[in-house]
Amino acid sequence: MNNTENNTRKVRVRFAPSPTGPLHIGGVRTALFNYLFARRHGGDFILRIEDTDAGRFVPDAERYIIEALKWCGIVPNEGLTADGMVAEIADAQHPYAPYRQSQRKPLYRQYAEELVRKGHAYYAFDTAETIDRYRKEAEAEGRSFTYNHTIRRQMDTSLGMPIDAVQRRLLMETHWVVRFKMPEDREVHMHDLIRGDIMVNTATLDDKVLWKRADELPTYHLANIVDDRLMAISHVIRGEEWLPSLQLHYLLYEAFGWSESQPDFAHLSLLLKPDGKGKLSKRDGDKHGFPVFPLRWVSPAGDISRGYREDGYFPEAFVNLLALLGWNPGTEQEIFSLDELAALFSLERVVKSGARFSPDKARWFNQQYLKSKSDVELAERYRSILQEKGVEAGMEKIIAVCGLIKERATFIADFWELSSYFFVPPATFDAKSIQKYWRPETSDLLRQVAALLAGVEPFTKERIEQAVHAWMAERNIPPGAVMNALRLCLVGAAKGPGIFDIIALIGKAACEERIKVLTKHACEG
RNA sequence: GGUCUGUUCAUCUAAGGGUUAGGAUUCAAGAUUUUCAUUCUUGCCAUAGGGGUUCGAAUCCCCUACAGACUACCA
Repeated sequence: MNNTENNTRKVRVRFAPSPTGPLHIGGVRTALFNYLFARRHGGDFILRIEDTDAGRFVPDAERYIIEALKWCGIVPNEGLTADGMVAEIADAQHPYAPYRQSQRKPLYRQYAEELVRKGHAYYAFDTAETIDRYRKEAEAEGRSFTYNHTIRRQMDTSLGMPIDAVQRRLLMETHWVVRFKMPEDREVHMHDLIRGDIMVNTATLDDKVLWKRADELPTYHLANIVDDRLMAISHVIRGEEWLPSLQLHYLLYEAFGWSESQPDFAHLSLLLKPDGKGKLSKRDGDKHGFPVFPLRWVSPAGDISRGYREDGYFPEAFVNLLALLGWNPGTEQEIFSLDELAALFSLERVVKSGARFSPDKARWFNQQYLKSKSDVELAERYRSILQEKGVEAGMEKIIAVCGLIKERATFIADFWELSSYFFVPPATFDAKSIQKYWRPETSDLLRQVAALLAGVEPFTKERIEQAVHAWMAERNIPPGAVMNALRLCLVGAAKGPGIFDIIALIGKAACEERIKVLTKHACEG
């Protein structure tokens, strides 16, 4: 079966997370690539919740996933209702509802039974204890236990059991499962859109459980194949951790007789831990000094994990950096809007090898986006921070300040640190700078500057600059003797935008006051 | 252990048999900014190792090493 690029169906891809916790950035990237692929091909991007593991279900996880996608601008066009809930009732917009597998529960059993009827699966009645015993025995002998053709006949299964006995046990017992009858020795030839051809022999594979009587739920493999089929999924784009399951999925499609219309597959490389070992995991939390989650997450146990949103990242920057982790357009462009990405994305340019996340590059991306924002937009956000600090300031001034400092910041959260002196007098003065710039005559000169400023009218940057330069020229004062010390008075450190911008913005009275404070301070030693 | 996947500067990556192996981030130096940041310039730094195939290999093949994933009645 050839399913490379000749897939001419309407593109329909799905993101199918399991609500067992917050989505980490690897999951967001998988969602993003699915979304971009769908948009690139004018297809559908579907959200499906794979909650077939009742034991690991985490109550707030589904809401978190939806909110995270929304924050990123990755909006499914199927699976979510207008008010952002998982669609439960079928309508024109959501023809395959419900999109939560737990609510599709009654649907799967017939598919499991169909496979048994066709001879591709069987019932297994073994208790967990029995299997555990076999496993321990195997381990004791230094080999691994595989539930497959080598042991199948010794186990308590419907294979070779009289039909009426099977029927009776099916009715009487509540802990049996349906297992796939993995062929003993078959080469399965597969194709992956990113990795090319892959071949595996079935000999070492096991008879995977497909459906469990105990909770009447399918396992991932069955649910996934059935729902992808039912929802007419054309391409499965998922993480590399699924690659070892691909042959089972091929075999399942074949067993159902669906091979001709099975989706194309693309397995994305994993996102690696920044410090070398292993794939990035949810449990990494913020141990590495940067978030691994898009949004802040509070676990049921009360543990808090940082999120990109709360850390001050712009969603555009976050999406941009994620897109470039494992994909590139082949040009040297690095800054992309979501629309640009959607226009350019292709699976052929997805890299095969795992990518390590770089906190430095993440910061750089955010800085790029911060610089490109308008002063007004930044000022609106900065105003709420100022309000928290108890600072009253007019919008005009905040906008002007943002214009002056945005090139010096990586996050909006840096703004206060970079510009508090525009609003309140410096609380401390940098000792090193004082040592470097303060001379015996400095106080006297600064008092003259203060007097000079008092006479400048109107108090604009241009007029101030003009007046100060004229004064220095007239008295033959070298700029170095006064400018840095003046900055020290006003800012408290040797940093910040142009001195005349600062003077004009903080105003005549504040300048005078701050010069007085430091010159007095200096006189006292 | 077994199966599968991968391996180009510290990091993300480009180069789909022929380039001094390119770009970005980080780092370092210089210029600009009488400050800081930005910006600009320059620099440092890579084809895991070994065999083939070929006139020619980062690119194709084999072996080795290393890394990762998977190996649940989890997804």
